[in-house]
Amino acid sequence: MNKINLTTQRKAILDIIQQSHDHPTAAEVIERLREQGRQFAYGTVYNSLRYLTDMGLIRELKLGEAASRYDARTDEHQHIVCRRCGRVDEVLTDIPAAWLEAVARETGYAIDRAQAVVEGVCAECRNSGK
Amino acid sequence: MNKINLTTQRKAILDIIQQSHDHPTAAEVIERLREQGRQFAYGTVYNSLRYLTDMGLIRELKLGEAASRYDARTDEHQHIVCRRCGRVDEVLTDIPAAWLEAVARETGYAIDRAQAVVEGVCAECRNSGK
DNA sequence: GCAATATTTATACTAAATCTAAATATAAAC
DNA sequence: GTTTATATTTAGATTTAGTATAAATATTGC
Ligand SMILES: [Mn+2]
Ligand SMILES: [Mn+2]
Ligand SMILES: [Zn+2]
Ligand SMILES: [Zn+2]
Repeated sequence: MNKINLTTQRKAILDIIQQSHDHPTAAEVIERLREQGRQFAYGTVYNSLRYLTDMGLIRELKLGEAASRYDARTDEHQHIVCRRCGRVDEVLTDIPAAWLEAVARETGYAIDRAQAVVEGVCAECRNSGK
Repeated sequence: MNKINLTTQRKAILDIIQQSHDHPTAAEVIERLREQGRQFAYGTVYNSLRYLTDMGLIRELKLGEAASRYDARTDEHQHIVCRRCGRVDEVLTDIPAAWLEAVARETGYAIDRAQAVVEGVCAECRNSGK
């Protein structure tokens, strides 16, 4: 039962992630810190993001882009990425348990979890550019 | 209808991907080329992998690990990764279309495709380690 | 064969993230 | 409340995966 140690830096970074709903990257977190007039060492931001992830306060998302994104929503959910504008939205409809069971049968694996990245065009992009 | 130009290098790399069933990374491709006594420039391997991917002869997989993996199987399918030994196996059971439809309704996106990475422990690892 | 085009090569460079060791800050012991 | 121990931050070097560049080589069209 390790107590969570929220330093000034970690708290500031956690706040940004919790106030952001667009799954920011580490670079975007640094940018938003700077907008607030704060500036921490490069490594501190990465260390803090890892710490907060390890403590279960945030989640790291690897969606196949170059950089990881971070999410204050820690409950199991999936993501959808717009092919046009790059935005990342939540997918709260659960992956069907029956599919995971079928995959377990097919592969012989004991399944822990599944991550889905859906790709498409968001409503906004569809409306604007024909 | 662009003709595919398979140079010596591209052919050798394609052969390795087609003969491998473990979804090798670029580094592993280089390693296997060396085992065959062949050695191409670093950049040539990356260029060739990109070319073969663009031509649709192979697929690039971004499974959330640091490095991309490559797959000679180009039909739509998913992957499962062993948490213990790191092996990557095929998942041929399709993601349910009903789930994708539910996601489209939920998000308002026009969905192009979905990639799932399932994580678990493979049969072999389960048998060996307790 | 000779010019035009494409590919390979070696090398430099980039982006994301980690590692290192010194400097600070925080907590525990006297 | 000073001293000692532990944890964290910092700046900078390092790593890893991959891309960009420009010269050298190979291939194709005439
Ligand atoms: Mn999310
Ligand atoms: Mn595959
Ligand atoms: Zn969009
Ligand atoms: Zn395994």
